[in-house]
Amino acid sequence: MENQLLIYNTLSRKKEVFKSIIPGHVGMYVCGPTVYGHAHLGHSRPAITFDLVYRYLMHLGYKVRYVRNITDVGHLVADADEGEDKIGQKARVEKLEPMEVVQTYTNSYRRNMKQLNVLPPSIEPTATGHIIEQIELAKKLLEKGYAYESKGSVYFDVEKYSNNFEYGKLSGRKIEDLQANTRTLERQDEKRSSLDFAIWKKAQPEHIMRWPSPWGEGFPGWHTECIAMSTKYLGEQFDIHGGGMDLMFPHHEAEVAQSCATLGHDSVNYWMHNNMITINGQKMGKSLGNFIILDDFFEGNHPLLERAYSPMAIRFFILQAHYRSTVDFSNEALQAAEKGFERLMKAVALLDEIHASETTTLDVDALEAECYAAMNDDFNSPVVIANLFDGVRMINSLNDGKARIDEPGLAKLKKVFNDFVFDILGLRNDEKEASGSDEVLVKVVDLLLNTRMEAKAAKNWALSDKIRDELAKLGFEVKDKKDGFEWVLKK
RNA sequence: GGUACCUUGGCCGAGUGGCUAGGCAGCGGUCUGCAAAACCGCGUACGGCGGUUCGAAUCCGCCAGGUACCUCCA
Repeated sequence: MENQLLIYNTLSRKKEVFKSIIPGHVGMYVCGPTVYGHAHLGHSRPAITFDLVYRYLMHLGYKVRYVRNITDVGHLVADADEGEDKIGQKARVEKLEPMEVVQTYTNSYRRNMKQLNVLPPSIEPTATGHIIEQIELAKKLLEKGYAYESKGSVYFDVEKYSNNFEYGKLSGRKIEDLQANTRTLERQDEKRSSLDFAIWKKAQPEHIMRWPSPWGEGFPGWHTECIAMSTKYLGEQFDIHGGGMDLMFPHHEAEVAQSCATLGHDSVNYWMHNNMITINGQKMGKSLGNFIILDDFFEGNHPLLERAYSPMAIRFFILQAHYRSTVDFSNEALQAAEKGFERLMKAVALLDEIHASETTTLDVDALEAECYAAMNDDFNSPVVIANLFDGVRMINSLNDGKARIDEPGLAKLKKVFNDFVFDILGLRNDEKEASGSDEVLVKVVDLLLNTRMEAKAAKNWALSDKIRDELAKLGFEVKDKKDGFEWVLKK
């Protein structure tokens, strides 16, 4: 293949030619959600980004094992007084079992992902389901001498590690800078250095989620679950690890350190990081309190939302930006995306009505090549979409009789649209089949419009306009054709 | 404070040494009884100041503004 797939690797800060470890197979791990709240718009970014990657790799013929975890334990609260974990705190507030909270938000997340047409991963492991593996990892780090026990907790020894390995190589940090930059945080007495991170945390008495371990009752630390689970399901070395840019440091850096410390080498060949979604130029995040949950988008329930936006409008909106750029939320931008998406879908629907000619005036091969070139250039979905709009113009021109296409060209055009719009970009046509859903309604509207045709024939413009305008008020969009009409019921 | 990144037309958003991005909105035209839809055409954008170059939005420097990470977050 002339066009090779290029992937921007955070590790080298360059686009690299993608080569899987085992030909024909790809192992991919992506950091999933912490299930202590409903998914917000920000969560949709990595989900959609890596869904695109997953879909494209499969389209290229790879057999992909895609692992995306559910974080249901760990991750200390920012200003935690007693180092309690998020799930536990939320559970107490709502007087629920921690696992009940986990189940609620996991279900909610999966439902939202399905709405966004995000394919379920091959394996969706949970942190609580892999406590044993995490304890084993901690033991191994202790054996290797890169971790130490302190008051019932186990910490990773960053300084010792950096004697033999380069801590900070993923995020571009230098250990000297990090050390110089030390902020004295409270309760650091257990750690030898502020750079050290928890592998296992001792559970405080009031802590609800706890498991027995060689160091007493506790729970796994911040960064162990991903490395424990990725190793278990993808091996000691695998192809792609993805996640949000905000996880680069310290989370992913800590993963790199744990791999190198336990295995002596990196686990990940290509590190991919998606950028953030911003709102008023600022990152959308839970702690910033400026997030809007996906359910609110779908229902229009938020002061910042002028109205509801469909899951596909949001998916299209996100895909219209490259995954490594920030994408700024606004009603205006979302509405623009929605209109563009509708235009694309209309053209797709028209494709079935196009008839082939003997000759062709369109270069569909070039269109296809451009689409592949864009995807191969680090999954450049906005350029794919731009190319597809060129295709939209082709389709509309064909429909207007202003262009011609031959049989092979038409087949190719249909294939390009089917492959890129649906299989690769993962868009879905949610247009309510209002016209087909209620036969009586269809007949009544057709009756009215036929009456209008008669009025038009009699040049009774007052009546024909009245019928059209009244239907418009009810949400019907009427289009006159040369010898008839078309209508569609908008929401 | 440290580190990295960003600043493109009314809005969103690609591009990254010379060649049309694209979408939305707007304007003009074709079509239409009038519309809608569609098609054709238009706006000549790259934060500021210098520099390198035959040529820079694209490379370098400085300045301004912004963001991210360093602390849970996608």
